Amino acid sequence: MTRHERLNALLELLADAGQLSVEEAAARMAVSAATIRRDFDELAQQQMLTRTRGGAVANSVSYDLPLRYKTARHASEKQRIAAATAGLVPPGAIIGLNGGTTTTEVARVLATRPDPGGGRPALTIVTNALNIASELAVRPHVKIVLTGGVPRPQSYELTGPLAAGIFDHVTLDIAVLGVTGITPEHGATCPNEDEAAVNRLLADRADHVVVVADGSKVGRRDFARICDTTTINTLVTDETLSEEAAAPFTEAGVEVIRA
Amino acid sequence: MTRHERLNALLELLADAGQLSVEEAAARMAVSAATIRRDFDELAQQQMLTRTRGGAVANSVSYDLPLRYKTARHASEKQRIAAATAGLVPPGAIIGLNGGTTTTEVARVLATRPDPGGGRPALTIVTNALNIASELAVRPHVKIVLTGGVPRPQSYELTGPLAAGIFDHVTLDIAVLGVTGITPEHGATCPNEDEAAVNRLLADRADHVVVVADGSKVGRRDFARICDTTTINTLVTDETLSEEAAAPFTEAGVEVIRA
DNA sequence: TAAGAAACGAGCATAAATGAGCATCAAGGG
DNA sequence: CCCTTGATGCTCATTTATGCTCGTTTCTTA
Repeated sequence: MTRHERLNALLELLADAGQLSVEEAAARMAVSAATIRRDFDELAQQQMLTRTRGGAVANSVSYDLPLRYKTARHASEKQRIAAATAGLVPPGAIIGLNGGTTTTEVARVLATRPDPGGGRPALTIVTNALNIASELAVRPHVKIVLTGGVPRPQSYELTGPLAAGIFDHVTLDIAVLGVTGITPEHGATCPNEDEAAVNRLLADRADHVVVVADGSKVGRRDFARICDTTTINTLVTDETLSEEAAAPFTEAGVEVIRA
Repeated sequence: MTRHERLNALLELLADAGQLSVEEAAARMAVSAATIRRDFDELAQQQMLTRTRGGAVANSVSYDLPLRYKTARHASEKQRIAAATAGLVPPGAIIGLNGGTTTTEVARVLATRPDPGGGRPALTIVTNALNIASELAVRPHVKIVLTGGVPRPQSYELTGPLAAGIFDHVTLDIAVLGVTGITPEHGATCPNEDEAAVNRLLADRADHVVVVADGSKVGRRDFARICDTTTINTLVTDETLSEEAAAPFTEAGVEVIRA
């Protein structure tokens, strides 16, 4: 394991547990305690953690553990959802994407799809997700428009009035929203009210609203409401969602796609 | 396999795995480790990857590596320039940064500097550089404000009317501008007129304008003008700039710091 | 409060990685 | 045919990362 990998692994462990002792870290990484101390000192210098006697504590409690676990667990479902969602997007469309692991996967699928030619960008993607913009900035046949704003470390989404301001100036063909919860009664929800506000604007500006959510999120609700079920045109989810659970959405006029 | 093919293959492997060791790359490409090091160095120069001891890591933000440790390379000219520039920034300041390798280095130095405490963000950074925002989003002690706009693949800078619109809403204590050329007659210049326009707004909104440029850029001029020499308060450069070359700037009222 | 234990930092030795310099090789042009 | 140019591989001095030892600091608890 290289030094670089080890430092990242230490941060991972720290994000999970919130704290980490020198001894435990040394055992996990199979290096001496002296090395771990040097690592902790360097990461402390970079403000990534705070040194304590005998160990270190996480500096920002910000890493969304459940999110990351689900990423690993539902990877293939996410990719099938992403592929199905990309299938809804015609060439040349203007598409809005918010942040999240599923929408990032959608962005990857869209970016790698063949260029229909004709000189114009094959696709315009409007997003408030920093990671999506970074990843797609180098793709030549996709035009990226990033909202401004302040990034939340937890999700890499830009929020705030500066993010909202952009939506006075654009319209979208399709908005693809990743959410952490969706129910027939409460509609789409996410954990943060600032993100919800920006996501709502994405939905408002779009002709067609697509919500992507793996089966574990359907029936859950989170703190901040993004939009009502009646606003949603399509829900793309996976086969872990039962027919019965899908029925209320269909009745509310939402097309449900189980990839 | 040509050199060009090999560089692309390296980036491909890196995109897949997120990291790559010199040894493994040498084996896969059937070339010596020395060649791989040269390749990595060149790609690192182009911001396509980040060099680590023993290998390299991909340069894109990803949910798979939510906490990214950045290697602090050692005293190069850029880093001395960056350190000197960071010394000009008082705690709690609101600072504007444009894109470029030197300003990215300034951002790193600012992000790792010790927290003065007191609860408020130690620093607010307003930038149109996607890579700086990505890298600093996880730093808890720095508030990042990103302009909106369309990223240019070459520089990761956001440009266009959406980027410009932000500057109606903010003011800055200090603007730090990386440029590709600066002369006493023509002022600061860069290769792209859209970037120049956004950079000019950064300078306009700031009380104090600092231009960072290594010695090779002083005396050069590029296509698009950012601002006049009279607008510039401070030029931070390195010791490769002769006293004689610095004199015209001093006479024009620019404080020249040779780090 | 004081003794013992744990953690720490500094210094040193070793091994790996690196960068610089040099020789070789292939491609292309006069 | 020879020369130039650029890429590559090799060697060696230097830098960097690591583990160990030892004296010092800090915490625990009697």
